Amino acid sequence: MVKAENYEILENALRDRGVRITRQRQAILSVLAGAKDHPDANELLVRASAIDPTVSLSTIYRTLTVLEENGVVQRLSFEGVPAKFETTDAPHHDHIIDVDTGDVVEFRSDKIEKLQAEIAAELGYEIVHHRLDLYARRKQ
Amino acid sequence: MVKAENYEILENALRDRGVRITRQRQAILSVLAGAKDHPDANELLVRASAIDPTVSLSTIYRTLTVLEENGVVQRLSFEGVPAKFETTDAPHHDHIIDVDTGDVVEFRSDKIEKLQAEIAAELGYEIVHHRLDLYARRKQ
DNA sequence: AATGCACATGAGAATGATTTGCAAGAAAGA
DNA sequence: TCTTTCTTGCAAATCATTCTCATGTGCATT
Repeated sequence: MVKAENYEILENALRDRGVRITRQRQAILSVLAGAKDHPDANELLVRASAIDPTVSLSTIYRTLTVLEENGVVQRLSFEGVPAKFETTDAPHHDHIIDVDTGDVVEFRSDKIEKLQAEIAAELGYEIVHHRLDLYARRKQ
Repeated sequence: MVKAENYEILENALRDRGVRITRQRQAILSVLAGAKDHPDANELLVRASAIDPTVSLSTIYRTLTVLEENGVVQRLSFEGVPAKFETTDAPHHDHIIDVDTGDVVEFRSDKIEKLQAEIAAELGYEIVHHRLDLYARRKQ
């Protein structure tokens, strides 16, 4: 199993938090750590099965919940499609979803982040987290 | 049936677009026109049934799709909960969701809208629609 | 006001993503 | 190694939403 550089960091973070590291969780975590895209549960099943054929879809879902609760993974719930997942080791960013292909592009804007905080503050709120999704179409 | 002031406007907009106005659609539309909150499909069934007991959940969903396609209603797909709906007679706005109470507050920022368009354009995209949700907590 | 027909409806079955119950299996600290 | 507690696979259950199909109904046209 070829593990991405950040795999060890993630696994140790989980161990420190008392999360049991099973064969199945290793397979799933290593797929996530190495993924350059945003796989959904089914895609994760396919990729993780290649490493450990015993992983089932239930375990994919249960593991994703555990990883999310422990801050290692983020769930991306876009409209009308199964949830996609990514590790949280990359800096914060938002997403553009290509409405024709379903492709997801990441971007980041400090200006927007700042404006959001200002607006929330004006209304007496403090942002816990946010989601900014741009559903867009390739030009011309 | 007590209709909100904007009901007529919405119904006429639909007629102009060749959409048939049925008893059930009148009931649903009048509920939406009068709603000050963001009801989901089940809540709409309850409220519309009080006006016309023949409306079914299938028709609620079908009608919402038609209303959305005709630009009269907007679907709000928040995470982990059934979709909520609102009429689009109010100008465009985004939402702050109070993570403690579930309350939804509306806000609008032209600056953010503009930045979004700029970012998308830079990456070669044209925004079809977007979703900006601030999950926040009341200060102190 | 009557007619025709394309479109809308209700009831319930189907779908698709996600979750859960349960019996068997496996981490990991002692 | 032993024991406790958590995980797993499988299949069945859920939940929001969509679809099928036989029947009903807007509404443009007589």
